[in-house]
Amino acid sequence: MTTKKQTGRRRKHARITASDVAKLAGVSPMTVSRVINDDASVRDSTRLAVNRAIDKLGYMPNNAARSLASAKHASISFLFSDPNSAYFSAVLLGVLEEARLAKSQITVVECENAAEAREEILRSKRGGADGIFVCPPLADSPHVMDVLQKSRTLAVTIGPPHNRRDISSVTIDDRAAAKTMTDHIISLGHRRIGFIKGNPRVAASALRLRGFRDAHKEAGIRTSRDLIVHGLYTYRSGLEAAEKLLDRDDPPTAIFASNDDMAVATIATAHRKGIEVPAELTVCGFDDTLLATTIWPELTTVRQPITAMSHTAIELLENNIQRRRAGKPSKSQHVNLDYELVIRQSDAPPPAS
Amino acid sequence: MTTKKQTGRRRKHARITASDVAKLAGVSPMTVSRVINDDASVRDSTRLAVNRAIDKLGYMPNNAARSLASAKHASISFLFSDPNSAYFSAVLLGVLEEARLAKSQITVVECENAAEAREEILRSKRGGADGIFVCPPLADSPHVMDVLQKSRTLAVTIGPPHNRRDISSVTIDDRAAAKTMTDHIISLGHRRIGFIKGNPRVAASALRLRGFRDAHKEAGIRTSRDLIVHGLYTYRSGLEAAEKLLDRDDPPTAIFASNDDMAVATIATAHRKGIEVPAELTVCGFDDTLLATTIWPELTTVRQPITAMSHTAIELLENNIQRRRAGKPSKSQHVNLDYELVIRQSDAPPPAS
DNA sequence: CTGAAAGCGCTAACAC
DNA sequence: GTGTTAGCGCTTTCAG
Repeated sequence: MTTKKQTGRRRKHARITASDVAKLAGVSPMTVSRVINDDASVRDSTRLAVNRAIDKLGYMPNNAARSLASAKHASISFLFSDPNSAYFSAVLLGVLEEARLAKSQITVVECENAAEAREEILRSKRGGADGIFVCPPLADSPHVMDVLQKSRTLAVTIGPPHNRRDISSVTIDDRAAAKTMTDHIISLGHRRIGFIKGNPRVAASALRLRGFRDAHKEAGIRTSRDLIVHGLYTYRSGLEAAEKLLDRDDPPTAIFASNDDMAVATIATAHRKGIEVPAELTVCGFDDTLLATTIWPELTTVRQPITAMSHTAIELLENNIQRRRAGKPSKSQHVNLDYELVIRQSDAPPPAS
Repeated sequence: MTTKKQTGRRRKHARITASDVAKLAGVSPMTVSRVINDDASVRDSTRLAVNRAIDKLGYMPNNAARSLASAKHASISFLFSDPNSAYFSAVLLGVLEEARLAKSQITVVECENAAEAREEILRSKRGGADGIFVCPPLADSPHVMDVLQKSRTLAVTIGPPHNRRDISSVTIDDRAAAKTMTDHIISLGHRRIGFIKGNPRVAASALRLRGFRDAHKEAGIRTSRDLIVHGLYTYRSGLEAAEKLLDRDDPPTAIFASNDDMAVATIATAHRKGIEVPAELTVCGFDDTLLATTIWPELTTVRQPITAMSHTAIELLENNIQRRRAGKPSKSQHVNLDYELVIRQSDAPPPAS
């Protein structure tokens, strides 16, 4: 009798593997693989036998082994910096959903600023990330984009377009969208329209303001500098901005806030001052997050297809990851999605004065 | 010359592996492994050489291979049913953060109801999930808990305690917390206190109401049935509840809402009616989500350590997964975390009448 | 429709 | 401190 030398690892507690299932079902492991992957070319009776064995043994496939053998699943880092918004939640959920379908692994990391983002990008790569999803406002930082480019990292952004041709993006036309909303407000008869700006560090903010101005110019209405006030996309900043606007001697008859959070804050402020919305004041938002329908009156807003954008962005990234794995040159892609004006209950013609 | 038979797979496009790095650095792949894992026992000069080779080649480790070889990382399903709350966002972020640190893989799945959750639990197991995190309100469904128990799934919940001894949980004492808050309101001098209930399908709701009652009983104050109104934890439901409370002939001088979202809605409603908070009305919430400090006045609320709870829950799950993998019996654990009264600016003594 | 062989890229265990 | 060997559990490729 030969004594086998014990090298390599010792199996401690038999984990149930595809081989165990195969043995019990009287087939090869390969057939088990076909069954759990819903491969068509398996006879029904065989499939049944395998499934029976799976249930009997309580077999659970090992995902790591599957990924390793098939080399199909991507690992993606999701970098963000501002968790405190309805927009962010929607993006995150969209990304996670798409990742689940493609069995990509998402690592979610908060980066307080561009410097941290830089570290994280490098760490992610060293940690084996195939690509990086950059959520606004990080995507608006030239510094972050530089790091991405220089490190030749596969990446994708969502939000307004950028001019880094080798980083993919999913965009909407913020400027046109803001113009459309403003056109609508003007068509209602409003002439004194207040605007609450978004965080100046976010690229979309300036674009939305431009759209607001475009509409005025086209309609031949002067935009009063005093009616355009500072905001940061937060509820709190919306409270302050609305206060400023409504405390004027000649308050606007409509307020267009750069996002839903601030629009909701504007409604709260108006109510506080005894101003009815929309009878005495029209309030419109931007994004169409869950917030928009959770308040009363429901918000008239610009629908940004956040979920679709997130899905598309992850798809683009996954495509590029596969391309790179196959040795093909990865080409960045840029897709623009349509926004939509969603008219609900927070807008009306101005009160007859 | 012998012709090698081409079996097994053909390497299509040389991916850079630890062996490549090893070759370039003049060491063994094992040493590369030690370096990327920050193993202490590597000479500095060796480490340097390896790192140089890594940078030169742009080497990125393959996570699937690492997981497979080390069998250390867990894959966990995160099941939820109600994405529309500040509480949910906080939980999700907490879970993802902890998972990142432990390199666990999280699959996030929305389940509209208990039936879907059942399917998803089964699907998750078939898909190789090692454990399941159940987020309220799903964790409050007896049906869901049954499925978990019967399928002998490793799982953890957060929220109020449950009596499934084989499913781990991280809890807080909702009843005591609500009592503490109510005690505080009473100590301020309030005697007519309104209460906005939470979603009746959520276990915490009844407990919070009980705590509210406990405090009244102890103080010898009768709780008027009319001051306890229906709510669903949503902003909108808070609007309606507050309306009902404040429209009474004898409105309460304080309102305790079962969560922050409804408390914020209550403040908005009060302001709308020209009622100052806190001068004329005290408003308190529960949870201490980001919302609480994002509004004005900042909310006095019960701080539920959501992040810590999420972290702990994932840790418990990971422990059990390792235990099970090692063949040891997995034992469910139950840890209770402390809540905290956070007094900010939305509470004050009742106005002198 | 099913099986056999090879090996994905890494790390555990042990040897030196 | 570093190398050797075996193998994690699955799927690819090709043969039948």
